[in-house]
Amino acid sequence: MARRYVSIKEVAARAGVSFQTASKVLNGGNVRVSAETAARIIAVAESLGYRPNTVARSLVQQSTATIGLVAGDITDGALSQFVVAAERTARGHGHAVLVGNLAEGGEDGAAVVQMLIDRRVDGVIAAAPQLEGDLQVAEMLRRYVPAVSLHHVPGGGVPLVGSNHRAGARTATEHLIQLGHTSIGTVTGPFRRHVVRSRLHGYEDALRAAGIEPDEDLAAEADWTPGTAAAATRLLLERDRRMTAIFVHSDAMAIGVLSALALAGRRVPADVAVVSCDDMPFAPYLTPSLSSLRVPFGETGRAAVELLLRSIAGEPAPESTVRLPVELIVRDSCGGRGASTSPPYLTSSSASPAHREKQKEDS
Amino acid sequence: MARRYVSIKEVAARAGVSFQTASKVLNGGNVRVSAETAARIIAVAESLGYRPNTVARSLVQQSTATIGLVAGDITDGALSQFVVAAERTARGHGHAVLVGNLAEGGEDGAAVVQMLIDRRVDGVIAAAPQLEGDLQVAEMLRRYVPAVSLHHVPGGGVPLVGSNHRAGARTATEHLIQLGHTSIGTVTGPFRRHVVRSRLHGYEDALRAAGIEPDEDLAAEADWTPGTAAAATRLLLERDRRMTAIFVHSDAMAIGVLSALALAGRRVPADVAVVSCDDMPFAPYLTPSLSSLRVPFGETGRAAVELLLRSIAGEPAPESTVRLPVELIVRDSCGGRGASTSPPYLTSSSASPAHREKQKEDS
DNA sequence: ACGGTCTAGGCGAACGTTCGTTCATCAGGA
DNA sequence: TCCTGATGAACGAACGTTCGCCTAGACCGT
Repeated sequence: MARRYVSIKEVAARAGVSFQTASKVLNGGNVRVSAETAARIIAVAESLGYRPNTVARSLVQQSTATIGLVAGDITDGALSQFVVAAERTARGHGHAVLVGNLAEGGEDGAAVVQMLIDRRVDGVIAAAPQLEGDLQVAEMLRRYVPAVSLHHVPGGGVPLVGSNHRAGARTATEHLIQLGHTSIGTVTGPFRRHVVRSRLHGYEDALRAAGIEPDEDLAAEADWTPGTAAAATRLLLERDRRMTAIFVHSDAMAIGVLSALALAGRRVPADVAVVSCDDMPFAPYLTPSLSSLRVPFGETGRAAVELLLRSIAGEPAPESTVRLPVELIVRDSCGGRGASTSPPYLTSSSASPAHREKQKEDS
Repeated sequence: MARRYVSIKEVAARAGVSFQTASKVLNGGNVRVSAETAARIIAVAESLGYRPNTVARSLVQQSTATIGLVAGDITDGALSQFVVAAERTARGHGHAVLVGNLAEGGEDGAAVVQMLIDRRVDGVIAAAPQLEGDLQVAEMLRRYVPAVSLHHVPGGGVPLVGSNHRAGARTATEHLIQLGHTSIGTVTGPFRRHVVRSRLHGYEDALRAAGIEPDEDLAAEADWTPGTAAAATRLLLERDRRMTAIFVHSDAMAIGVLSALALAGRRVPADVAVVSCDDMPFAPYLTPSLSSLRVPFGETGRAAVELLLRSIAGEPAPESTVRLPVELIVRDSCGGRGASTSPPYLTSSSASPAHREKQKEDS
């Protein structure tokens, strides 16, 4: 247990120079020091295991090289992909990431942001739809620290990064329409969420473009969990027996939707076609394999951090939302690949798994 | 854009006292200052929006009230549950959490830990099985900073927190045996992982206790992804047509296993019973609903942080691993609830979904 | 009138850096 | 010989705190 940090003064003393000189050699840039002296200092530093104290450095430089990340539910695969990518890019740029996970409802949003500000993070990334309506948090992000947000911030003033959910939803719905469906339901996230409304708009756009008038009864709200999604599905089935397709707002919910359909004796895609959003890694392996909109969470995380770092560096933020493209991945659950009218497990749907498998951390 | 922090000196000046006195009032404990003076200082501080600079505080106190978390794949639901709980507990104790997400293979382990140490975190939590064999990281955790680990650390010296995977696997396997299965396969994580070996031992314990000699051919390795798990399942099916049950090492992999079984025309649980590990939120909603060992990831995160904080405070660490209990949740996939010989979606398996649904952050 | 004891608050130092300025030495040119 | 300019390195100040010791004055008892 060494557990004591060696300071630059000790290095300097052992090298026979002033600590400031050592500082210049070790951490500063190009300074006028003789080659031998520099070499000596470096040698001593190495032998002593010197590591600059970033805390002290932060104090004088008035910058911590740290960004704060206030996160909603990381447990959600989508957000976690975002977070991982964000942290890695930040680290790639020499920045560390301080995270705060909100309580379930996000009621501690202001406290979390305050804690990040108190720790003098150089900027904050907000990735928590729960905070969409939080005026206090919005004000903090606007005034006290450079910020980038993944979700809508009331009052604006904070650059946004995200995907074009409206376009994505439209694409998904159009695909179902092309397959001949005319009674298309949707299982959504909470209506009050921006993403959800965008997707509903995209869904309606597609329907109207095809001359189908959207029916309120065909939209059922859930809360992103499989359980509520299953309940929403049952509701849809009760309301309209003729419904032959469902557009689901997340893969996790799609699991619940598939479950409810199975329990109701509806075959997928023969009786009901399903398209979802997120394209989580498990999507190809559900039964039937799940068609889904691929949302570039990793890309988004990277983009958010890069935007934030530029903003910290003083570059003006873009006035409009940075939008990343989504892409529809067609698999069996929508029947768009010409598979199955028979139950999926009797189909030798060769193409479904195995492709695009991410070689995972082999933990 | 205010974006300039007010220091205690400004507060003190406006209140007409020395900054040290202001410090005592605002941040120190019980000091001898008259009530009026104190009130005045506090009033000024509030009106100016003073917030103590934690960076400066850290410098003098030689403690950052921050813990580092080196994480393997957060994208994995299990780990993310752990991380969220850990961060929340840490925050509850006034500590912030700095995260570092390893690269896929964990090859940047030392770099990540070094980065945390450079930032002078008070302690480190290692939650990355990829690092199990990393001697360099092990040495760092042992010498430079108080640490707690979720995974085995070569050479020891770092307190461990985790679940009793061997006992859990034994329980799961015993359950399958009780249901009458005698040819029980297993789809595992990478063999070189400690957890995996523990679970294999538990699995073999149960078999031997029932007088069944474990068969190497019945253990197929995967890498925690549904894709490799599906492949492993196909392998098992080829090797032994009589196999009637599979013990899977994670719910994510179970998705792949179910997929492969469906494609092979085997019904679950009628032809093959499946029990898995993790009990992720989606487990009740797979078709059929998945029996799984509930592993207390949240509890583990909390325990890890509490142990670490005690260790930081100077308490001696426990010499043995802190072990949290796992619990078998029986659902339809193992047939242990007396459900279905018919395909699951024809069964009105009423009990499966809806119970124990965590009301999720309604993001 | 004098010493002692509180009380309220001041003050210096330290934490480990960075940054800009100053200083000493030396060589070369006039 | 003296001045000039490099060159190499030292030095002081500052960043915003905490911590412990010091002190001015008030009050008290004798």
